[in-house]
Order: sequence, then structure tokens, then C-alpha cells
Amino acid sequence: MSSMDAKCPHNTEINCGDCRMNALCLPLALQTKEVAQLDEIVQRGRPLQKDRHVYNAGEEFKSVFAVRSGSVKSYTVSNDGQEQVTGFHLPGEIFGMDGIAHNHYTNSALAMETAAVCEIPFSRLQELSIAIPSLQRHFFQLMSKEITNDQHLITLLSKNSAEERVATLLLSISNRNLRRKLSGTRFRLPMSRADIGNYLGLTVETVSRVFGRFQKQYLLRVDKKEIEVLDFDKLRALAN
Amino acid sequence: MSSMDAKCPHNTEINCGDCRMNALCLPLALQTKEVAQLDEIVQRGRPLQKDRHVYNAGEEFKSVFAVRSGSVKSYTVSNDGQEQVTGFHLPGEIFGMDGIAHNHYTNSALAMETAAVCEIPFSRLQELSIAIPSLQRHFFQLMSKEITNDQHLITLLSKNSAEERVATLLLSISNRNLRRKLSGTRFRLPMSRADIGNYLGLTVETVSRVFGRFQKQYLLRVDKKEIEVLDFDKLRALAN
DNA sequence: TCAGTAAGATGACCTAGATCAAGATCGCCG
DNA sequence: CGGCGATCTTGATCTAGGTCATCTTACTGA
Repeated sequence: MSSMDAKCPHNTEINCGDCRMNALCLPLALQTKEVAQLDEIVQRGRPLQKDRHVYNAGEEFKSVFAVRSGSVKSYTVSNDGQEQVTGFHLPGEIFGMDGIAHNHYTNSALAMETAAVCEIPFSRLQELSIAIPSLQRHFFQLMSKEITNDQHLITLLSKNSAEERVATLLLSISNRNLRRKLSGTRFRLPMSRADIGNYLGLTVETVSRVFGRFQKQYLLRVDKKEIEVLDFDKLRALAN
Repeated sequence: MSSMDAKCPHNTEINCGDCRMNALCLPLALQTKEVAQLDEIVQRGRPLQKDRHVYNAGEEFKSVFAVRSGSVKSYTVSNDGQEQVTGFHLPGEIFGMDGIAHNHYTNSALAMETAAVCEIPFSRLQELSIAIPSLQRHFFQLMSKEITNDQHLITLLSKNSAEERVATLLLSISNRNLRRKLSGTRFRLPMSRADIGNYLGLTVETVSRVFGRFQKQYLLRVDKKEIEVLDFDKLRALAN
């Protein structure tokens, strides 16, 4: 084993079997032996600097990706040039599945901070899915989860107020941190206010004001990107 | 063969090989021999009356469905009881994939008019996907298409005005009619104004007013649910 | 260390679309 | 056929959040 500590967040030499994320990530559905097979096709990239693209919209689709460390956002650009952030990806989460439909990515994916991602060539994953039915099943589930997530966002945008939208996002981040055995109460938002606003269909100003109001109501403590949730019940009530 | 004309829109005795929709539907990716295999697992239901559910949110997920005739809407109900229409399904289109993630449907699916649907048991489809890799691939693509569709809707809700939203929906229906070799210029909307509004994050009143304005600008002729597009260029410009 | 730029907060004002309230039409069932 | 609830339209008013403008604070790089 390398002298590099396996716990180093951007370590490229770790394998799926040892990866801290393997209880959340693709290996979740697999036996030890099968994880080794998956491991052979996974390419562990070197750390990406902040604001580097993992891929750009329009590029040929070859792989899906898993976040190993750091965080990534997906966004689309419409004809008239306006951006829409479509998702935030935290360690253990898979992204890039939008590219399957038309053999080209429809989103661009960008590191929001230094991040390491695993690349999983899709053709190899398809082959392996035939050999390992539980992997096929798991991947279908992952895509379905993406669909239900997107539908939640649709409902949020269509029916909920600015405060409800922000509360929902905060709870989502909190829950995803818990899944990773991190604090759900105190955490750092990896994205800017502009990204939050864009994702939630709000302006930066509105996001700022909502954070302000949440602080005045002793719902949160906000210090720049550091968040401390003071009142989960109220937050949940808002997020419904 | 039965005395019933194969062209009868709700005919239950037709098979995938003869179905008018087979160039749009699941058989799209398959060889003749493989279509026969698919055909064996597809269950053709009897016509559903308007307002009958295909399935309800919370029910155990067993199958995905294809629309053979008529039209179906999907919707979710959130904790506080508000409905969100998440999709309209026309002949040749597949729905029910939201259920894969958690083994239960998260949407309910309802016939908007008399409709016939094909039921495709998912466990059988998974098995067949292992035997027929192009079917696996095609189904991955279908799910990915659902994801990109949902992301389009997210962008629409997040960034576009009422007129742009309605124009986009009309163009989508028009295009899907063209795919079925029907007129893209004159067609009947299967859904109510309330459904349109709900889907697009608007009130009924706003939808009504937008239709009114579109008529005044000689963009459309609207007669209740019958639509005639008079100016595609302007409609496309709005939908961008 | 400090200038320059980007990110964030806050206030004043405006507008698209929601809400509320009436009518007008449709379509279904006796 | 005729009546009645559901659907749709139209108008008057209200408001959440957008826009614009200013200020503060944080980060960058030479």
C-alpha cells in the first residue's frame, strides 16, 4: 500500500472495496467478489481543481461518474444562454446519467471545490450488469431515484415559496451529510448563493433575504457558507 | 384473428409486432424475433374509463406501462395534500419508472380519457434485458430520457414566463403528435386547463388568459380543447 | 500588505402572476 | 330535452419575489 493515508480525501489509489463511500455508492448492491469486478472497470481520476469541468454538455457520453470527495454541480444551458443548475453531487453520489439518452451529455458537470471523481465507463458497466443482475437492478434504481428527485424539485419549484424551497434544500444537504456519517446540524454549503438561487428558481437577493429571516427567527446560524441548524422542527415544518 | 379491426384504438388482441405504436414504443430497439419474446411478457389490459387509475402512489411496484391508446397523466401528492402533475403520457410512451427506486410507485397514474395500456412486469423485463442487451440499453435510454425531460421542465418552471411555459407545452404535444403521424397543427388537448396549470406551475386563470392572448395575437385558434397552431415560428420563438 | 474584484447583504420600488369574485359554457344524467 | 355541477373565461385587486442600486465583506494575486 502507498504511503498515502487511505483516509486522505482525494487519494486516488484507494479501491472500491476500501473506499469510505462504498456503503452509499455503486458497490452498495454487491458481494465482495463482485466489488472486485466493478473495481476493475472504475477509473479513479486525479483531483479536480475548483471550477474544472468533469464533462461539458454536448460531449460524447462515455461514462457515468461517482463523487469520491469534494462536490460537483450539474447544469444545463438553454438555447438563449441561460443556465439552470440541475443538481449538486456530494461524495458517494453518481452523476452523468443524463447522457445515456442521446449518447451525449445534456448537462455540464463542474467541481464546486477541489474534488475527486471515479469514472465508470458505461459500456463496461452495461456488460457487467448482464453478468451481475443485482448491479443491473441497482443501476435501474439509481436512475429511478434521479427521476423521483427531479420530480420533487419540480413540485418544489411549482408549488412552494422561497422559504420552503431554501428550507427543503438545507434539509436535503443535512440528510445527505448524515448518510455520510457527518453532522446534519453543522455543515458547510459547498455552493454559492447564486447556485442555490439558480437551482431553486430564485434570485441571489431572495436567497440572501431568506437566510436573513431564518437567522432572525433563530432557525439557523449562518456564517458565510457555514450553517448551523438551530430548529429542525421548524425547518421540517417549512420543508414539509 | 378476431373480427375486431386491428385499427380499433382500444383493441386488446393486437400484439407488439402489429401494434401501430411499435416504432415508438419498447419494440423500437428490437429484432422481429426479440419482439416476439417481449410480446410474451406484455399484458394487454382492457380499456380504462376516464378518471380510472392505472396505479396509485404507494402501491407495490410491479410493472411499467405503455400507452396503447388514449392518454394518461402522472401526479404526486405531497404530505400537505397538494397535487403536482408530473407528466402526460400519449400513445407509444412508457410510464411508471418512478416506482423502480423504492419498489413502490411515488406517482399515481390516471386515464385522462378512455385509454388502453400495456403492462410490462418489471422482473420479467429485467430478465429479458439480460438476454437481449439492446433491450437493456434501450430501457436505460428511456429512463435517461425521462431524466432529461424532467430537467427541461425544471428549467421551464425555474426560468420561464407563463407564456413561454404554455408555448413549450403546446409545442411538445405538437411534436409528439407528429411522431405518431398525426397532425402537429390541429389537435385536441387531452388534459384540462387545471391539469395544464398544475403541470406548468400556473393557476387555471393564468392558463386561460395566456390562451386568450395567444388567440388575440393570431398565434393559435382555440376552441375548448381543440387547438390549431397558426404561427409556429412565433410559438417556437416563445418556447425557445 | 494592500488594491481590485467577486460574493454577499440590504433597502426601495415594480411587476407577473396569484387571488378573489362573477359570469359564461359545457357536458352529463334523469 | 332540460337542469345543474364542473370547467372555463374575464375582470379587479393584491403580493411575493424580481429588479436595480448601494454598501459591506471576503478572497486573490502581485
